[in-house]
Order: sequence, then structure tokens, then C-alpha cells
Amino acid sequence: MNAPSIEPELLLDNQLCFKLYAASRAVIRGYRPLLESLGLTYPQYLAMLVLWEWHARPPEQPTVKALGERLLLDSGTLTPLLKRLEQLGFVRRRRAAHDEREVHLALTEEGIALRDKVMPLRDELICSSGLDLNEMAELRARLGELLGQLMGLPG
Amino acid sequence: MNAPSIEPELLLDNQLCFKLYAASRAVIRGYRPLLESLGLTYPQYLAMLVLWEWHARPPEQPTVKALGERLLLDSGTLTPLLKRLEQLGFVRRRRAAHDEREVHLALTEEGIALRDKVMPLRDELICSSGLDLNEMAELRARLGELLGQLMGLPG
DNA sequence: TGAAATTAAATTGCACGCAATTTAATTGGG
DNA sequence: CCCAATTAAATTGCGTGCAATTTAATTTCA
Repeated sequence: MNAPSIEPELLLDNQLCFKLYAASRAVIRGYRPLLESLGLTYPQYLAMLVLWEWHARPPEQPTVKALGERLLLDSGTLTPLLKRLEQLGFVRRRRAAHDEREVHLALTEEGIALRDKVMPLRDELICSSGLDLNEMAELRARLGELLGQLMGLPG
Repeated sequence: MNAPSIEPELLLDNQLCFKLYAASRAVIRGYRPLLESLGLTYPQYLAMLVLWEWHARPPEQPTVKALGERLLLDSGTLTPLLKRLEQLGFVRRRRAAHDEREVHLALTEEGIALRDKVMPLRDELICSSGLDLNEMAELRARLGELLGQLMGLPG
């Protein structure tokens, strides 16, 4: 019996999707020990990034829906995640008075203060990774284009 | 009270990590409906890619450990995933006789046959995405470099 | 040789992601 | 005004990822 032929398009190492998947997990793996010192998981950290942005542009605070639109996550993921951030004391959740369906998100003092610890942590991560800032920016732009195309699909 | 300043390095849209995370999920989202027709999840599909490669190079079949080294996943993830592939009838798991610690993986006839359904599915996905093949290859290479650097870290 | 160290899987526990459904509130058309 | 349609969160259920631990087999070396 001769060995079956392999289409190179099906080799794992030729898959853009696998490179994306593996690289994404590798980056998150790099963040983990640093974020642990803040008590955050990586998705919680992303949520905090968005909340810090909103905090810098008062008076509006985001709803769960608005946060989900930024992070591309739904309430099935965000509701338990936000409850954990609330338990940690970083976030407050409150039903909107004018529309009881909406839950508005606000940072606590601890949540606001946490931001000051993040910049040095980020510097440490980039420094220890030895990555080139220009290459990172280039790659980020390419991924932005890819994401834009994927999100604009008919499906 | 004046609005807090925002370091651009902390804006969500400037994060390479978020672009990676979002793009990876977006690609997997694109695969989902197509893989559903095969009865596979995305990580299961990746495992099958590796098993098909091994199948084309007899006689050796991979262990759980070897599969994990290719996919960068540990037994905590792979053991239940492989049990599901076994339940689906695509994979056989067997303890090695010469070393009872090892579990060797082999494809069933159904598992081998499944490969023929994948190429057209992949073509459909790439076609409907409207992505440029050269740009995809370029991005894949860049991500490979990034992954290489991240995996070679001291941590 | 025989106890200690190492190794491979499996197990446990927790936090996502996400599809599908449910609940509750609001909106819109007749 | 009322009821159907829509909307926002929450809930449920399942399959990852991954750290930590456990179990069992093998290797090492005093």
C-alpha cells in the first residue's frame, strides 16, 4: 500500500487559521503571569481596557451590549465575566432607570486605580518578548484588515 | 474634574493582542458552520489535520503527547477532545504495549474518509471570504515568526 | 536492586466562547 | 390602547484551554 498523498493546503503548518489560533494563545499565555498579579484573566483585562477608555470620556458609561460590540463578545460570555469583575470590586453593574433592559457599567475607585499598574506591566511584557515595535504595528494593521474583511462577510 | 488622559498604548484598538484574539475567533467563527457539516469542532478539526498528516507517513502513529506538541495543547485539553473523536468514530486510542504510559492514536476508516470532504469545504471558505491568497501566505509567515519568538521565550 | 525521580495521561476545577433559549422591558402597528 | 415584534440580559449547556494534582508506568542511579 503506497502512502496517501498530502495536499499541502491541508498541512497544519500551512494553515493561516492555526497560526492565528496558536499565536493568539501564545500571547495570552505571556500575559497570564503578569495579569495574575492584578487578579485578572485576559478577557477581563480586555474588558477593563474598554471601561478605562469610556471612563476617560464622561459622562456616558457603556452597557453590556456596547462592551460586547467592542470586544465582539455576547452576554453569554460577558454577564458572568462582569459579575466576576464586580466581585473583585473593580466594576459596578446597574440597571438603567430609563430602560430596565439595559445594564450600565461603571468603574469603582479600585477599578480606576488598577489602570496605573498596567503600563509598567505592559512595558515589561513587550521588553521581555524582544519583539520589534514596528513589526508589531505592521502586524496589527494587517490583522485589522483581515478582521475587517471577516466581519464584513454576508454570513 | 477634567477627563483622565489616555495613553494610546492602552487603547483597545492599538493592541496587537486583541487583534490576534479577535481575528482568531473570527476565523474559527467562519469555519464553524462548515465543520458542523462534518460533525467537528474547530480544535477537533486541527487534531484531524495532524492525524491525517501522520496517516500519510506510516507506519508510526502519534501519541497524545506528540499531537499535543504539534497543536501546543496538553492532555487536559486533548484527552476529552480525543475521547469525543473516538465516540464520533473517527479515531482509535490504544495504550502502547512497550510503554503503558503512552496512548497511541490511529484513524478509523471513517476518519480517513473524512479527509476527502475537507478540501471542497476549505475552498468554499476561502472563496466566500474573498481573501487574497498571497496576503494570506504573507500574514501566515509573519505569524509564524511571531509564534517562533513567543515560544522561544525564557518563561 | 530498589527507592527516588521522571514521564505520559487522566482528572479536577475554573473561566471562557458561543449557540440556543428564556425572561423581562420596550416599541410599533393597527 | 393592545398585542405582536423587537430588544437587552441572563441562563443553560457543551466544548475547549490550562493550571494543578493524581495515577500509573518507566527510568535512573546510589
